[in-house]
Amino acid sequence: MQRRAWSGAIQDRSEQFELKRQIVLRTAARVFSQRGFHQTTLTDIARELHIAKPTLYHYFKSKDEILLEVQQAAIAQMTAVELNPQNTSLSGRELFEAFVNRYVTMIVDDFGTCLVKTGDLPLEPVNRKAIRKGSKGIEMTMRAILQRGAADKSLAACDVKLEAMFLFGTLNWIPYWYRPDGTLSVEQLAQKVTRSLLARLQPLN
Amino acid sequence: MQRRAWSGAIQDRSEQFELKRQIVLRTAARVFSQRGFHQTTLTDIARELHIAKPTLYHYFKSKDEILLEVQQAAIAQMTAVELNPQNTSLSGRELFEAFVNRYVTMIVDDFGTCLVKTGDLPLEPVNRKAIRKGSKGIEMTMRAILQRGAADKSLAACDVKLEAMFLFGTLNWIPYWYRPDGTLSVEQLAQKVTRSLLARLQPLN
Amino acid sequence: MQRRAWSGAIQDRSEQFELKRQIVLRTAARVFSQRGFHQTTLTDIARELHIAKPTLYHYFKSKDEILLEVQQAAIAQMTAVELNPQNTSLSGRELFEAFVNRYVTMIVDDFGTCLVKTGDLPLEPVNRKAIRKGSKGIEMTMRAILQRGAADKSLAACDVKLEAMFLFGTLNWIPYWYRPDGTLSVEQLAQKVTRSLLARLQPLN
Amino acid sequence: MQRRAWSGAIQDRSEQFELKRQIVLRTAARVFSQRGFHQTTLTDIARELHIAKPTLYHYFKSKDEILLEVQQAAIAQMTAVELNPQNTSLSGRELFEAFVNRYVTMIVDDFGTCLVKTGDLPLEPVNRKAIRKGSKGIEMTMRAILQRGAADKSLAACDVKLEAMFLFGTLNWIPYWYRPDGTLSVEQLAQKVTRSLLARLQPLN
DNA sequence: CATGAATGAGACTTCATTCAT
DNA sequence: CATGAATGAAGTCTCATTCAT
Repeated sequence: MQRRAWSGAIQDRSEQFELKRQIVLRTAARVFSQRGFHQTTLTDIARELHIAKPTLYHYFKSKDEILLEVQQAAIAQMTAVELNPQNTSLSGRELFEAFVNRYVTMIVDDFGTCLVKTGDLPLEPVNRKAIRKGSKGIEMTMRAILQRGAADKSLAACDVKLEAMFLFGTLNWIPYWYRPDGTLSVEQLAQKVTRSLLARLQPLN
Repeated sequence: MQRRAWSGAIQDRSEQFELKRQIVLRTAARVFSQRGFHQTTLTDIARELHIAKPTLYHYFKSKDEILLEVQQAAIAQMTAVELNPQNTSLSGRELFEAFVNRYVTMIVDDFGTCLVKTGDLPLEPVNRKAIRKGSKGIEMTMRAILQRGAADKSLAACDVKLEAMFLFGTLNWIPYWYRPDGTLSVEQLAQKVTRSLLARLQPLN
Repeated sequence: MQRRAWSGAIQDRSEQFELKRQIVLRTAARVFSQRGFHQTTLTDIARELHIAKPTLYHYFKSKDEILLEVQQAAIAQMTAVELNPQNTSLSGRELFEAFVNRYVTMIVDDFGTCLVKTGDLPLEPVNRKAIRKGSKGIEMTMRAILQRGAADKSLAACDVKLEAMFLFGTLNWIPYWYRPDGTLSVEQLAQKVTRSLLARLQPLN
Repeated sequence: MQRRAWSGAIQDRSEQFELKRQIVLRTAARVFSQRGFHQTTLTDIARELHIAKPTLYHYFKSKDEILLEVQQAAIAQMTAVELNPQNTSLSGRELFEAFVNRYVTMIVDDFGTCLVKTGDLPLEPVNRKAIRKGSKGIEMTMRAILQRGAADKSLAACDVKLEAMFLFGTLNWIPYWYRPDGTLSVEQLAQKVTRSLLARLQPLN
């Protein structure tokens, strides 16, 4: 007996198209992350979805576009305005905690994981530039948080640019080793990461 | 005027073969890191070396083998016996400093960078397993160091497994942003990373 | 505001089907002529008609059938019984003038143009044969006219088979360069062609 | 027993590449003319040459490039400087005879036939433009010849632009019906065409 | 009637790899 | 050793056509 196409995820009627598009996206993100972009063929993705290969072209016009949208979705998720230091009265430390918590949640998600593990090398230069710009934005947010923390003494002063890269290293590396289905829940992980990263940023009182 | 094949690096006579092999390896590592493994064709590598594509097959029997040897070289460089806690009388903290210094040096090298950025997904399962085993070994060394540090109180106690992953994240992420030709020298970088990472591992006196 | 589907050409009620069929045919003929049969997709034709692609299958059972009917229509238009030398008392020269006039009119029409420019290569062998038979018929008419003209001395004697090909060359080439929306009207063109072709067939008095 | 690859046409050594390229070109031209460009697959061409499909990519970088070069070769053959009225002291009539003779020879050749029958629609716009420019040049030569003929009274005066199109019609249509392996030789054909076309251009004494 | 969705067949093209010189 | 030539395998993408509503 064959499993239902689309994994039976379609219930409604008029939103089906967008819904299916999202399912393709998420499935592709997962498979890309597991096997790598170039090792993944459209046949792989189609098989996973129990549909025929050309059907993918109803929803996306190329393999590259699929990857692009996955990564755009990841960037969008991570670009949370409410964490922007300029829009809040939270302390630097509180902002940092919120940011890391959120970031961890996103990075272990299919989209975030695909963004980190696949990277933007397969994209066309113009799209690559767009993704990099988005990533840079997130990086700037982190820098701003560190600066705010240094200013309000809730975090230690540091070389903001460098420290941001160090922190993102720890965060972005998570998809390479963390298994969401293991004993450590995402929430626990986020908490542990937050604590560990904060240790380095403890202000000298 | 055309640049010499092999970039004029061959002077001796009998060691030429091994020498050329190394040059191929290093060149491949660099190009793989820049463009990605699958985006790099053997033609690309051959062009870079000013040789013809089939010539590569005198030195390696497949593209996969090239990648495998690059990664093996990287692992070998990183697996430094003298840093194994069991063979030394250094404190955990001193070991940690030495390890990080060494690791940073290697990770910004062509081989180390290729190991991290290309990953082992393109390898055949059997070779992948070998590389993973090597990486695991390095990870275990780190864990041992952390444990030694906790034992001798030169480092803070922590969840060793998790903390190791956090630390490797910061370290492995370096190739994704660090430019060796920039203003920050490798030595300076290593020093800064060490200091930052040690901050989190500061023992509570 | 979007143009009406079927371009608002349907008014009556019971003949709609046949009418729509003709509109599809004419539209297809035009697009085939402009872009070439294989460069034209059914989507192109459907878009031009402001209908959906599968709707075309209500009227024709395949792309090939559309082309076949276009070409059959062209052949039918050109096969004018009243110009058959056997059914008339006109002189060869008068017949020739009438034939050329008529032929020019048809060849600049969507159907005639498609017949010439698309050719019968895309058709299935069996249909190709049918079209060729039709074309051959037209050719034989021309030959008969030339013969009649030679007999009644209204036209010069000539190698009838060869001269027919030469004449058809001039006629069939028209769609490749003539623009009906230019300064030269179809009637004027027909007149000029007739005069030029007759020049070669002027009988030596 | 399999026929030799390249049909045994390769004898020399250093010119082999260019030679093979020409053979590919000519074979492709022939097959394109017979089946049509889009009905011809690279597999067809490769089979005809007894080589493997990817081998074609050693000589040409795309199917389009093959067609382009075929048509460029045809144009080049037809663009005969010595027939340019400006470089000669021949009468218009003599020029005309020489031109038609030459043109007939080329149009029945594989390249010329492919130019006429395949057309430039499959080409990229930029290349299409180049081919059209070449064709236009040939057309202008014809016009100049007609003008010269009218001037020196060796040919009748006429609407030069229109008459040129009529003449080219007869000439370009030849590949659609003439079989070089029939009873009529190319030389005979050229002579007959010349005579027929001249009939219309006879000056009134 | 009309159409959005789906698909089988097949085309072009790329590339790691082998062969023959 | 070195390499130009050749190729098998495989991937992306297109499109005429069918299905289900």
